[in-house]
Amino acid sequence: MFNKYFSLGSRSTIDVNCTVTAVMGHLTSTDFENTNSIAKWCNDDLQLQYLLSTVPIRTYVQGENNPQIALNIYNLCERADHLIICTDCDTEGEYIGWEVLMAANYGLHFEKERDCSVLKEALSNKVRFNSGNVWRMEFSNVEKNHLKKAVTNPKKLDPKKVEAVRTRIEFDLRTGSILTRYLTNHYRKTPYAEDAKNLLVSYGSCQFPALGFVVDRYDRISNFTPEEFYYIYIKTELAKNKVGWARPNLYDRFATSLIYENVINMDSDVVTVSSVVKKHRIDYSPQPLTTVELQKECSRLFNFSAKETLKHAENLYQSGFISYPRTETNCYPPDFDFDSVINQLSNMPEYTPYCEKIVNEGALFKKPRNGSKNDFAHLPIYPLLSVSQNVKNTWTSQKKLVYNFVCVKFLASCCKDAIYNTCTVTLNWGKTSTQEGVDFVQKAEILQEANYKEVISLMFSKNQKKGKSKEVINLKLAELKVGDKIKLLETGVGIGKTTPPPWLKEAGLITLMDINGIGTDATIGEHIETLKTRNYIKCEDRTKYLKPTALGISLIHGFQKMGLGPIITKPFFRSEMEQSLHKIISGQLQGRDVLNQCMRSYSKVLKTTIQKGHILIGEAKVN
DNA sequence: GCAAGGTC
Repeated sequence: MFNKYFSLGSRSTIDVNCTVTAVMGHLTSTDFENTNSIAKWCNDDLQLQYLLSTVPIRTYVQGENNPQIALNIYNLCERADHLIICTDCDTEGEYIGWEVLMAANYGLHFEKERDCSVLKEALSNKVRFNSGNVWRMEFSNVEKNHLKKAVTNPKKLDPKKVEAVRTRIEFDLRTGSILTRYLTNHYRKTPYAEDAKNLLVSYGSCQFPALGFVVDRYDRISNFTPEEFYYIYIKTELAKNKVGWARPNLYDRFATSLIYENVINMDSDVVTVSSVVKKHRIDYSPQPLTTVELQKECSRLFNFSAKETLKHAENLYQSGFISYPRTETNCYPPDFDFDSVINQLSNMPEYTPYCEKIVNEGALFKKPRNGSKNDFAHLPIYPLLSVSQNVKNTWTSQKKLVYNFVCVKFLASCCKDAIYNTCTVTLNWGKTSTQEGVDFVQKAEILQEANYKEVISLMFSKNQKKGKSKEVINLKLAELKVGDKIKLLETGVGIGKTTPPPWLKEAGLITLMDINGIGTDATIGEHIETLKTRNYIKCEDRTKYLKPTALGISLIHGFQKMGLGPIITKPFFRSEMEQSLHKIISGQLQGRDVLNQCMRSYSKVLKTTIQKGHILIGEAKVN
């Protein structure tokens, strides 16, 4: 298996001692050289330019357990001929791989500035672990054959990916530091600073665009002026409720009344079925579960914050009940063993009847509909172990809900799609040879095959049945034929009002962050939490609406009035930087150049902010 | 004390 590492042909045999050890995320932190307390920098805005460009940064082993971990790697490597790095197969994983390589060569002592040139040094032959004996294993799950393949096809660390992450780290650190210092200093002089010494107004390239989304929604709601609109409605023998006309509503009361008078003068007390369209609608079974989906759904269904959800999922993962909960992947590998998971779940009595219908390609089974996302580091989130009632009784209700959600989503994703028969009936009132009359549309939907929906019902408490009256109407509608006449019970002109967009809830914010590339699966929840702890936004207890505070609004509006809205409060700059990072990986750009360009932009931002800072403060006072 | 990214 290890022949390639020793440049041996496949027929040779060799005895290899293999030691496996681990890291826990990043080994290092990156910070400015010397201590740079906020207090020190807060008093002089002009000095902030130095923090942005000149003050050197250093990367050093930091964290509660990391010195021991780095030392452990160093000690074990003393006896090793080869080093195989098996961190996650994403860019952050590549960077952590570089940290491991540094620990192997230098132990704890890489507190000196060691940039990517040192990686080149490490990959040349100047150090003990170098391009000749350091390997990178590429794997995305721990299935046996997959791992075997990865071990027998070792790759090399990719310096470009390391450089990309290093660029992101430096960018985040420098831009975050200067604006956090500036804002903290200046807001301490405003009425917000009840406790001036402790007020902290932070800026980050993820938290600000996220705050921007919340304030943007607030603006759209507060600038909204409702408008009256008019429509014609009928009530028929078919149902008790009003049915509005099929055409778009009119904002002109007089025009609506004219149309109404035209048809009411026909003196007709029936509507005629003018068309019946019958179709199928496929309601797709859920896709394999990603972190972002888990957080959105748990927020929607159980009102959990994204952070809470991840905490419970993490807990379940650490006790072996579910797979790794931080993943962007929504597809399974072709050889994934669905049956063994389904069999595992059938240990739980409430799931057994459903599992029996799914397992061994049972009546309900269909291979999950794979999505298009793959982080190449982890599988989707799925259950690993069933839980006994006794153990389950010791869990908190939230933990039970998250576990149940993961199980049910998995089973549902292994089911056929649900199929509805739909029936769209157009009713016409007042059509003659000389005029068109008015159309009203009624739709019926009848569930033909529940399939995955049968399983989904496990997620909700029992006795959740939809009103029977609706089903009766559905059946009545489905039986109608063109030309049928239906008696009118009531007609009239209705008045409505346009409504503002709804307040953003956590699920909506997660969606916006996800599609705009703000944060990652593991950090989106953290960023939202930061907005709350900084007192930029508040989550209403009852409604779960996310509303910006006066402070949050003043920040976003202030930057917008300074003309810095697009770069500071919108997601474009962050997305652009992510694209530049990809260009570093593909070799089109150098890390240094990307950094210089970003820093030039932020240097202008800082200059403008210092010049026009009074706008921000003015904004703060108004609110 | 501050960023964002890993991880427990």
